[in-house]
Amino acid sequence: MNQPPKYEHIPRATIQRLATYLQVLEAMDKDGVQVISSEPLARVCDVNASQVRKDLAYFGEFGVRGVGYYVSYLRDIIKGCLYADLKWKAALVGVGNMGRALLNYPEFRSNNFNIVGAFDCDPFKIGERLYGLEVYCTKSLMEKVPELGIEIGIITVPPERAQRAATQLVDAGIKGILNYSAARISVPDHVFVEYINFFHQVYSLTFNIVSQKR
Amino acid sequence: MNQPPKYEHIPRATIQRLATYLQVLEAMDKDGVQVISSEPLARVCDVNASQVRKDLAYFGEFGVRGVGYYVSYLRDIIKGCLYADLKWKAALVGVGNMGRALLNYPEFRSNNFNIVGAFDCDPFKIGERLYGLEVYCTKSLMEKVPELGIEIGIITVPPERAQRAATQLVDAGIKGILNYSAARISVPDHVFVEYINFFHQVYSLTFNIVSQKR
DNA sequence: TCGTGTGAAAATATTCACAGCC
DNA sequence: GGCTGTGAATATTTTCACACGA
Repeated sequence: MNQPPKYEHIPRATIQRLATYLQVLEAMDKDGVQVISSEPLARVCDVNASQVRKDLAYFGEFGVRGVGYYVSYLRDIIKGCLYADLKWKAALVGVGNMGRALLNYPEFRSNNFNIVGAFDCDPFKIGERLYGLEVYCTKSLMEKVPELGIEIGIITVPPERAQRAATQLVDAGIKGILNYSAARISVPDHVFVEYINFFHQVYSLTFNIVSQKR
Repeated sequence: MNQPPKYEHIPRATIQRLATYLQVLEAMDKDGVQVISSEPLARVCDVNASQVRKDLAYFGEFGVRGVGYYVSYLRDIIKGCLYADLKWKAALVGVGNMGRALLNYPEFRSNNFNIVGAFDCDPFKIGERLYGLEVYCTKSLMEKVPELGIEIGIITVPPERAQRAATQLVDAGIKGILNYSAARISVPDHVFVEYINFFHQVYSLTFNIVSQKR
Protein backbone atom coordinates (compact mmCIF):
# COMPACT_ATOMS: atom_id res chain seq x y z
CA MET A 1 0.00 0.00 0.00
CA ASN A 2 3.01 2.12 0.70
CA GLN A 3 3.54 4.83 -1.86
CA PRO A 4 7.02 6.29 -2.21
CA PRO A 5 7.01 9.74 -3.88
CA LYS A 6 7.80 10.17 -7.55
CA TYR A 7 9.71 13.41 -6.95
CA GLU A 8 12.73 14.42 -4.96
CA HIS A 9 11.27 17.11 -2.77
CA ILE A 10 7.72 17.39 -1.49
CA PRO A 11 6.56 20.67 0.05
CA ARG A 12 5.87 20.53 3.74
CA ALA A 13 2.53 22.17 3.05
CA THR A 14 1.61 19.25 0.82
CA ILE A 15 2.20 16.80 3.66
CA GLN A 16 0.02 18.89 5.94
CA ARG A 17 -2.75 18.97 3.37
CA LEU A 18 -2.52 15.23 2.71
CA ALA A 19 -3.15 14.75 6.42
CA THR A 20 -6.26 16.89 6.06
CA TYR A 21 -7.48 15.00 3.01
CA LEU A 22 -6.95 11.76 4.90
CA GLN A 23 -9.02 12.98 7.81
CA VAL A 24 -11.83 14.02 5.48
CA LEU A 25 -11.71 10.82 3.43
CA GLU A 26 -11.93 8.73 6.59
CA ALA A 27 -15.05 10.61 7.62
CA MET A 28 -16.54 10.28 4.13
CA ASP A 29 -15.84 6.58 4.04
CA LYS A 30 -17.62 6.16 7.37
CA ASP A 31 -20.55 8.07 5.92
CA GLY A 32 -20.70 5.68 3.01
CA VAL A 33 -19.43 8.07 0.32
CA GLN A 34 -17.85 5.97 -2.43
CA VAL A 35 -16.50 8.46 -4.95
CA ILE A 36 -15.34 12.05 -4.61
CA SER A 37 -13.88 14.48 -7.12
CA SER A 38 -11.20 17.04 -6.40
CA GLU A 39 -13.55 19.99 -6.37
CA PRO A 40 -15.80 19.07 -3.43
CA LEU A 41 -12.89 17.51 -1.55
CA ALA A 42 -10.98 20.75 -1.97
CA ARG A 43 -13.93 22.77 -0.75
CA VAL A 44 -14.17 21.02 2.63
CA CYS A 45 -10.41 21.33 3.03
CA ASP A 46 -10.43 25.04 2.14
CA VAL A 47 -8.04 24.67 -0.77
CA ASN A 48 -8.09 24.91 -4.54
CA ALA A 49 -9.13 21.83 -6.54
CA SER A 50 -5.97 21.77 -8.62
CA GLN A 51 -4.02 21.92 -5.39
CA VAL A 52 -5.57 18.61 -4.41
CA ARG A 53 -4.68 17.08 -7.76
CA LYS A 54 -1.13 18.42 -7.68
CA ASP A 55 -0.58 17.20 -4.13
CA LEU A 56 -1.60 13.71 -5.16
CA ALA A 57 0.46 13.91 -8.35
CA TYR A 58 3.62 14.06 -6.24
CA PHE A 59 2.96 10.41 -5.43
CA GLY A 60 1.22 8.99 -8.47
CA GLU A 61 -2.03 8.80 -10.40
CA PHE A 62 -4.88 7.63 -8.22
CA GLY A 63 -7.97 9.08 -9.85
CA VAL A 64 -10.20 8.05 -12.73
CA ARG A 65 -10.69 10.69 -15.42
CA GLY A 66 -14.27 11.74 -15.79
CA VAL A 67 -15.13 10.05 -12.49
CA GLY A 68 -13.03 11.22 -9.55
CA TYR A 69 -11.37 9.28 -6.73
CA TYR A 70 -12.62 6.16 -4.98
CA VAL A 71 -12.81 7.26 -1.36
CA SER A 72 -11.57 4.16 0.45
CA TYR A 73 -8.85 3.54 -2.12
CA LEU A 74 -7.57 7.11 -1.93
CA ARG A 75 -7.71 6.94 1.87
CA ASP A 76 -5.46 3.89 1.83
CA ILE A 77 -3.12 5.47 -0.71
CA ILE A 78 -2.66 8.63 1.36
CA LYS A 79 -2.08 6.56 4.49
CA GLY A 80 0.69 4.87 2.57
CA CYS A 81 2.13 8.16 1.35
CA LEU A 82 2.39 9.45 4.93
CA TYR A 83 3.54 6.06 6.23
CA ALA A 84 0.54 6.17 8.52
CA ASP A 85 -0.07 2.51 7.66
CA LEU A 86 3.04 1.51 9.59
CA LYS A 87 3.01 0.93 13.33
CA TRP A 88 4.85 3.66 15.24
CA LYS A 89 6.07 3.48 18.81
CA ALA A 90 6.76 6.49 20.99
CA ALA A 91 8.40 7.31 24.30
CA LEU A 92 6.86 10.05 26.40
CA VAL A 93 9.22 12.08 28.57
CA GLY A 94 7.61 14.06 31.39
CA VAL A 95 4.49 12.76 33.10
CA GLY A 96 3.04 16.08 34.31
CA ASN A 97 -0.40 17.31 33.32
CA MET A 98 0.27 17.39 29.61
CA GLY A 99 2.03 14.03 29.62
CA ARG A 100 -0.80 12.34 31.48
CA ALA A 101 -3.35 13.81 29.10
CA LEU A 102 -1.50 12.31 26.15
CA LEU A 103 -1.11 8.93 27.86
CA ASN A 104 -4.84 8.94 28.40
CA TYR A 105 -5.73 9.75 24.79
CA PRO A 106 -7.24 6.58 23.36
CA GLU A 107 -7.26 7.68 19.70
CA PHE A 108 -3.55 6.93 19.40
CA ARG A 109 -3.92 3.19 19.67
CA SER A 110 -6.43 3.09 16.86
CA ASN A 111 -4.16 5.07 14.56
CA ASN A 112 -1.04 2.91 14.58
CA PHE A 113 0.57 5.24 17.07
CA ASN A 114 1.48 3.79 20.47
CA ILE A 115 3.11 5.36 23.47
CA VAL A 116 4.96 2.33 24.82
CA GLY A 117 7.18 3.99 27.40
CA ALA A 118 6.72 6.78 29.98
CA PHE A 119 9.74 8.49 31.50
CA ASP A 120 10.39 11.16 34.11
CA CYS A 121 13.32 12.33 36.19
CA ASP A 122 11.29 12.97 39.34
CA PRO A 123 12.02 10.14 41.85
CA PHE A 124 8.48 10.49 43.22
CA LYS A 125 6.97 9.69 39.85
CA ILE A 126 9.35 6.90 38.86
CA GLY A 127 7.75 3.51 39.48
CA GLU A 128 4.22 4.91 39.38
CA ARG A 129 1.81 3.11 37.04
CA LEU A 130 -0.11 5.30 34.58
CA TYR A 131 -2.66 3.98 32.14
CA GLY A 132 -0.95 0.62 31.99
CA LEU A 133 2.61 1.91 31.79
CA GLU A 134 5.26 2.00 34.48
CA VAL A 135 7.11 5.32 34.70
CA TYR A 136 10.84 4.81 34.20
CA CYS A 137 13.77 7.06 35.00
CA THR A 138 14.88 9.14 32.01
CA LYS A 139 18.32 7.62 32.47
CA SER A 140 16.92 4.30 31.33
CA LEU A 141 15.92 5.75 27.93
CA MET A 142 19.29 4.56 26.64
CA GLU A 143 18.32 0.92 27.15
CA LYS A 144 14.52 1.06 26.85
CA VAL A 145 14.34 2.84 23.50
CA PRO A 146 16.15 0.13 21.54
CA GLU A 147 14.59 -2.62 23.66
CA LEU A 148 11.04 -1.43 22.96
CA GLY A 149 11.73 -0.49 19.33
CA ILE A 150 10.86 3.17 19.85
CA GLU A 151 11.43 5.67 17.02
CA ILE A 152 9.58 8.79 18.21
CA GLY A 153 10.00 10.84 21.37
CA ILE A 154 7.40 13.10 22.92
CA ILE A 155 8.66 15.88 25.17
CA THR A 156 6.21 17.08 27.82
CA VAL A 157 8.67 18.37 30.41
CA PRO A 158 8.94 22.00 31.63
CA PRO A 159 10.86 24.21 29.18
CA GLU A 160 14.05 24.33 31.23
CA ARG A 161 14.38 20.56 30.99
CA ALA A 162 13.42 20.24 27.32
CA GLN A 163 16.95 20.33 25.93
CA ARG A 164 18.14 17.63 28.32
CA ALA A 165 15.20 15.42 27.43
CA ALA A 166 15.91 15.99 23.74
CA THR A 167 19.57 15.08 24.12
CA GLN A 168 18.71 11.94 26.04
CA LEU A 169 16.19 10.90 23.41
CA VAL A 170 18.66 11.52 20.60
CA ASP A 171 21.41 9.62 22.38
CA ALA A 172 19.00 6.74 22.83
CA GLY A 173 18.54 6.59 19.07
CA ILE A 174 15.22 8.33 18.48
CA LYS A 175 14.51 9.57 14.91
CA GLY A 176 11.84 12.20 15.50
CA ILE A 177 10.57 14.36 18.34
CA LEU A 178 7.21 15.91 19.11
CA ASN A 179 8.04 18.81 21.38
CA TYR A 180 5.16 20.04 23.53
CA SER A 181 7.39 22.15 25.74
CA ALA A 182 7.59 25.89 25.18
CA ALA A 183 11.32 25.71 24.42
CA ARG A 184 13.30 25.38 21.23
CA ILE A 185 15.61 22.39 21.21
CA SER A 186 18.74 21.70 19.27
CA VAL A 187 19.28 18.27 17.77
CA PRO A 188 21.50 16.71 15.06
CA ASP A 189 20.42 17.01 11.42
CA HIS A 190 19.17 13.47 11.13
CA VAL A 191 16.54 13.99 13.84
CA PHE A 192 13.24 15.70 12.96
CA VAL A 193 11.40 17.93 15.38
CA GLU A 194 7.81 19.09 15.35
CA TYR A 195 6.88 21.86 17.73
CA ILE A 196 3.40 21.81 19.21
CA ASN A 197 2.49 24.96 21.01
CA PHE A 198 -1.05 25.91 21.83
CA PHE A 199 -0.28 29.61 21.72
CA HIS A 200 1.00 29.61 18.17
CA GLN A 201 -2.47 28.81 16.93
CA VAL A 202 -4.12 31.11 19.44
CA TYR A 203 -2.02 33.96 18.08
CA SER A 204 -3.10 33.19 14.53
CA LEU A 205 -6.65 33.63 15.71
CA THR A 206 -6.09 36.76 17.77
CA PHE A 207 -4.09 38.38 14.98
CA ASN A 208 -6.76 37.63 12.40
CA ILE A 209 -9.66 38.62 14.61
CA VAL A 210 -8.22 42.04 15.37
CA SER A 211 -6.83 42.59 11.85
CA GLN A 212 -10.22 41.98 10.31
CA LYS A 213 -11.76 44.77 12.35
CA ARG A 214 -9.76 47.53 10.71
CA MET B 1 2.37 48.71 22.81
CA ASN B 2 0.02 47.52 20.14
CA GLN B 3 1.59 47.52 16.71
CA PRO B 4 -0.71 47.56 13.70
CA PRO B 5 1.01 46.30 10.52
CA LYS B 6 2.42 48.69 7.93
CA TYR B 7 1.31 46.50 5.05
CA GLU B 8 -1.98 45.18 3.79
CA HIS B 9 -1.33 41.47 3.83
CA ILE B 10 0.96 39.56 6.15
CA PRO B 11 1.89 35.95 5.31
CA ARG B 12 0.47 33.38 7.66
CA ALA B 13 3.95 31.91 7.95
CA THR B 14 5.19 35.24 9.28
CA ILE B 15 2.61 35.14 12.08
CA GLN B 16 3.70 31.61 12.98
CA ARG B 17 7.33 32.67 13.08
CA LEU B 18 6.59 35.75 15.17
CA ALA B 19 5.02 33.40 17.71
CA THR B 20 8.26 31.42 17.71
CA TYR B 21 10.42 34.54 18.10
CA LEU B 22 8.19 35.60 20.98
CA GLN B 23 8.65 32.29 22.71
CA VAL B 24 12.42 32.49 22.33
CA LEU B 25 12.63 36.13 23.40
CA GLU B 26 10.63 35.37 26.54
CA ALA B 27 13.09 32.61 27.42
CA MET B 28 16.06 34.87 26.68
CA ASP B 29 14.64 37.66 28.79
CA LYS B 30 14.22 35.26 31.71
CA ASP B 31 17.85 34.22 31.23
CA GLY B 32 18.93 37.85 31.47
CA VAL B 33 19.89 38.32 27.81
CA GLN B 34 19.55 42.01 27.00
CA VAL B 35 20.39 42.33 23.33
CA ILE B 36 20.13 39.91 20.43
CA SER B 37 20.87 40.28 16.74
CA SER B 38 18.91 38.66 13.94
CA GLU B 39 21.54 36.05 13.17
CA PRO B 40 21.58 34.13 16.48
CA LEU B 41 17.83 34.63 16.96
CA ALA B 42 17.27 33.13 13.52
CA ARG B 43 19.52 30.20 14.32
CA VAL B 44 17.52 29.03 17.35
CA CYS B 45 14.33 29.43 15.36
CA ASP B 46 15.69 27.46 12.39
CA VAL B 47 15.20 30.28 9.90
CA ASN B 48 17.28 32.68 7.86
CA ALA B 49 18.45 35.93 9.50
CA SER B 50 16.95 38.14 6.83
CA GLN B 51 13.70 36.29 7.32
CA VAL B 52 13.64 37.54 10.88
CA ARG B 53 14.31 41.10 9.76
CA LYS B 54 11.70 40.94 7.00
CA ASP B 55 9.09 39.49 9.34
CA LEU B 56 9.62 42.38 11.74
CA ALA B 57 9.69 44.91 8.89
CA TYR B 58 6.04 44.12 8.19
CA PHE B 59 5.26 45.92 11.42
CA GLY B 60 7.94 48.58 11.76
CA GLU B 61 11.57 49.26 12.65
CA PHE B 62 12.43 47.89 16.06
CA GLY B 63 16.17 47.30 15.91
CA VAL B 64 19.25 49.43 16.32
CA ARG B 65 21.71 49.34 13.43
CA GLY B 66 25.09 48.05 14.44
CA VAL B 67 23.63 46.74 17.70
CA GLY B 68 20.65 44.42 17.28
CA TYR B 69 17.35 44.20 19.12
CA TYR B 70 16.68 44.87 22.80
CA VAL B 71 15.19 41.60 23.99
CA SER B 72 12.49 42.80 26.35
CA TYR B 73 11.48 45.63 24.03
CA LEU B 74 11.19 43.33 21.02
CA ARG B 75 9.26 40.82 23.13
CA ASP B 76 6.71 43.50 24.00
CA ILE B 77 6.53 44.70 20.40
CA ILE B 78 5.84 41.20 19.06
CA LYS B 79 3.22 40.64 21.73
CA GLY B 80 1.57 43.77 20.45
CA CYS B 81 1.84 42.66 16.83
CA LEU B 82 0.04 39.41 17.63
CA TYR B 83 -2.40 41.14 19.99
CA ALA B 84 -1.14 38.79 22.67
CA ASP B 85 -1.05 41.75 25.03
CA LEU B 86 -4.85 41.88 25.04
CA LYS B 87 -6.93 39.73 27.37
CA TRP B 88 -8.79 36.98 25.50
CA LYS B 89 -11.72 34.97 26.80
CA ALA B 90 -12.71 31.57 25.49
CA ALA B 91 -15.60 29.15 25.74
CA LEU B 92 -14.81 25.46 25.75
CA VAL B 93 -17.39 23.12 24.23
CA GLY B 94 -17.09 19.45 25.17
CA VAL B 95 -15.76 18.44 28.57
CA GLY B 96 -14.43 14.99 27.70
CA ASN B 97 -10.81 13.98 28.18
CA MET B 98 -9.39 16.62 25.89
CA GLY B 99 -11.61 19.35 27.25
CA ARG B 100 -10.69 18.58 30.84
CA ALA B 101 -7.02 18.57 29.97
CA LEU B 102 -7.32 22.06 28.52
CA LEU B 103 -9.34 23.33 31.48
CA ASN B 104 -6.59 22.06 33.72
CA TYR B 105 -3.77 23.74 31.80
CA PRO B 106 -2.53 26.56 34.03
CA GLU B 107 -0.32 28.26 31.44
CA PHE B 108 -3.35 29.88 29.83
CA ARG B 109 -4.10 32.22 32.70
CA SER B 110 -0.57 33.59 32.67
CA ASN B 111 -0.75 34.32 28.95
CA ASN B 112 -3.81 36.55 28.79
CA PHE B 113 -5.89 33.62 27.63
CA ASN B 114 -8.78 32.54 29.85
CA ILE B 115 -11.31 29.80 29.45
CA VAL B 116 -14.26 31.42 31.21
CA GLY B 117 -17.03 29.04 30.23
CA ALA B 118 -17.36 25.26 29.88
CA PHE B 119 -20.21 23.75 27.88
CA ASP B 120 -21.49 20.28 27.07
CA CYS B 121 -24.69 18.75 25.77
CA ASP B 122 -24.55 15.67 28.01
CA PRO B 123 -27.13 16.10 30.82
CA PHE B 124 -24.90 14.08 33.16
CA LYS B 125 -22.10 16.58 32.77
CA ILE B 126 -24.17 19.75 32.92
CA GLY B 127 -24.00 21.28 36.37
CA GLU B 128 -20.74 19.55 37.24
CA ARG B 129 -17.96 21.82 38.55
CA LEU B 130 -14.59 21.51 36.83
CA TYR B 131 -11.52 23.48 37.84
CA GLY B 132 -13.64 26.32 39.15
CA LEU B 133 -16.14 26.40 36.28
CA GLU B 134 -19.68 25.15 36.18
CA VAL B 135 -20.52 23.15 33.06
CA TYR B 136 -23.42 24.73 31.19
CA CYS B 137 -25.69 23.32 28.51
CA THR B 138 -24.53 24.19 25.00
CA LYS B 139 -27.93 25.76 24.45
CA SER B 140 -26.98 28.50 26.87
CA LEU B 141 -24.02 29.56 24.69
CA MET B 142 -26.35 32.07 23.06
CA GLU B 143 -26.70 34.02 26.30
CA LYS B 144 -23.42 33.20 28.06
CA VAL B 145 -21.05 34.20 25.24
CA PRO B 146 -22.17 37.87 25.14
CA GLU B 147 -22.66 37.93 28.91
CA LEU B 148 -19.12 36.76 29.63
CA GLY B 149 -17.55 38.72 26.78
CA ILE B 150 -16.23 35.63 25.00
CA GLU B 151 -14.61 35.96 21.57
CA ILE B 152 -12.99 32.54 21.01
CA GLY B 153 -14.51 29.07 21.02
CA ILE B 154 -12.67 25.83 21.64
CA ILE B 155 -14.22 22.68 20.22
CA THR B 156 -13.36 19.46 22.04
CA VAL B 157 -16.41 17.38 21.18
CA PRO B 158 -16.41 14.11 19.19
CA PRO B 159 -16.15 14.70 15.42
CA GLU B 160 -19.81 13.98 14.70
CA ARG B 161 -20.85 16.83 16.97
CA ALA B 162 -18.21 19.34 15.83
CA GLN B 163 -20.34 21.07 13.21
CA ARG B 164 -23.21 21.59 15.63
CA ALA B 165 -20.85 23.02 18.25
CA ALA B 166 -19.36 25.31 15.60
CA THR B 167 -22.74 26.55 14.48
CA GLN B 168 -23.83 27.22 18.05
CA LEU B 169 -20.63 29.12 18.75
CA VAL B 170 -20.99 31.19 15.59
CA ASP B 171 -24.63 31.96 16.34
CA ALA B 172 -23.60 33.07 19.80
CA GLY B 173 -21.26 35.62 18.23
CA ILE B 174 -17.83 34.03 18.50
CA LYS B 175 -15.07 35.43 16.21
CA GLY B 176 -12.58 32.57 16.13
CA ILE B 177 -12.54 28.83 16.77
CA LEU B 178 -9.83 26.43 17.87
CA ASN B 179 -11.02 23.08 16.62
CA TYR B 180 -9.52 20.07 18.42
CA SER B 181 -11.99 17.64 16.92
CA ALA B 182 -10.99 15.48 13.98
CA ALA B 183 -13.66 17.01 11.75
CA ARG B 184 -13.66 19.89 9.31
CA ILE B 185 -16.24 22.52 10.11
CA SER B 186 -17.93 25.06 7.94
CA VAL B 187 -18.40 28.61 9.24
CA PRO B 188 -19.14 32.04 7.75
CA ASP B 189 -16.26 34.04 6.27
CA HIS B 190 -15.94 36.41 9.20
CA VAL B 191 -15.11 33.57 11.60
CA PHE B 192 -11.56 32.21 11.73
CA VAL B 193 -10.81 28.57 12.41
CA GLU B 194 -7.59 26.93 13.51
CA TYR B 195 -7.42 23.16 13.33
CA ILE B 196 -5.39 21.37 15.95
CA ASN B 197 -4.84 17.72 15.20
CA PHE B 198 -2.15 15.66 16.84
CA PHE B 199 -1.84 13.36 13.85
CA HIS B 200 -1.01 16.09 11.37
CA GLN B 201 2.27 16.67 13.12
CA VAL B 202 2.85 12.98 13.69
CA TYR B 203 2.53 12.43 9.95
CA SER B 204 5.10 15.13 9.25
CA LEU B 205 7.48 13.16 11.42
CA THR B 206 6.69 9.73 10.04
CA PHE B 207 6.91 10.98 6.46
CA ASN B 208 10.28 12.63 7.09
CA ILE B 209 11.71 9.74 9.06
CA VAL B 210 10.96 7.21 6.35
CA SER B 211 11.82 9.54 3.46
CA GLN B 212 15.25 10.21 4.88
CA LYS B 213 16.10 6.54 4.84
CA ARG B 214 16.02 6.21 1.07
C1' DT C 1 -18.97 14.79 -21.31
C1' DC C 2 -16.60 15.11 -17.20
C1' DG C 3 -12.79 15.27 -14.13
C1' DT C 4 -7.95 14.00 -13.85
C1' DG C 5 -3.09 15.00 -14.61
C1' DT C 6 0.22 18.37 -15.91
C1' DG C 7 3.00 21.89 -18.29
C1' DA C 8 3.03 26.86 -18.29
C1' DA C 9 1.84 31.27 -15.99
C1' DA C 10 1.05 33.80 -11.96
C1' DA C 11 1.45 34.72 -7.30
C1' DT C 12 4.03 34.29 -2.96
C1' DA C 13 7.63 33.73 -0.11
C1' DT C 14 12.53 33.56 0.83
C1' DT C 15 17.20 34.89 0.35
C1' DC C 16 20.73 37.93 -1.23
C1' DA C 17 23.35 41.95 -1.08
C1' DC C 18 24.23 46.30 0.14
C1' DA C 19 23.02 51.19 1.38
C1' DG C 20 22.18 53.50 5.54
C1' DC C 21 22.65 54.45 10.22
C1' DC C 22 24.09 53.88 15.06
C1' DG D 1 32.60 48.11 12.46
C1' DG D 2 28.57 45.91 12.70
C1' DC D 3 23.87 45.00 12.12
C1' DT D 4 19.46 46.68 10.55
C1' DG D 5 16.13 47.60 6.89
C1' DT D 6 14.95 46.88 2.22
C1' DG D 7 14.80 46.67 -2.99
C1' DA D 8 16.08 43.35 -6.24
C1' DA D 9 16.89 38.50 -7.49
C1' DT D 10 15.69 33.79 -6.65
C1' DA D 11 13.16 30.08 -5.37
C1' DT D 12 9.02 27.97 -4.27
C1' DT D 13 4.20 27.28 -4.30
C1' DT D 14 -0.22 27.91 -6.15
C1' DT D 15 -3.40 28.51 -9.80
C1' DC D 16 -4.74 28.32 -14.51
C1' DA D 17 -6.03 26.10 -18.60
C1' DC D 18 -6.33 22.47 -21.43
C1' DA D 19 -4.91 17.89 -23.45
C1' DC D 20 -6.09 13.31 -22.39
C1' DG D 21 -8.55 9.23 -21.14
C1' DA D 22 -12.56 6.84 -18.97
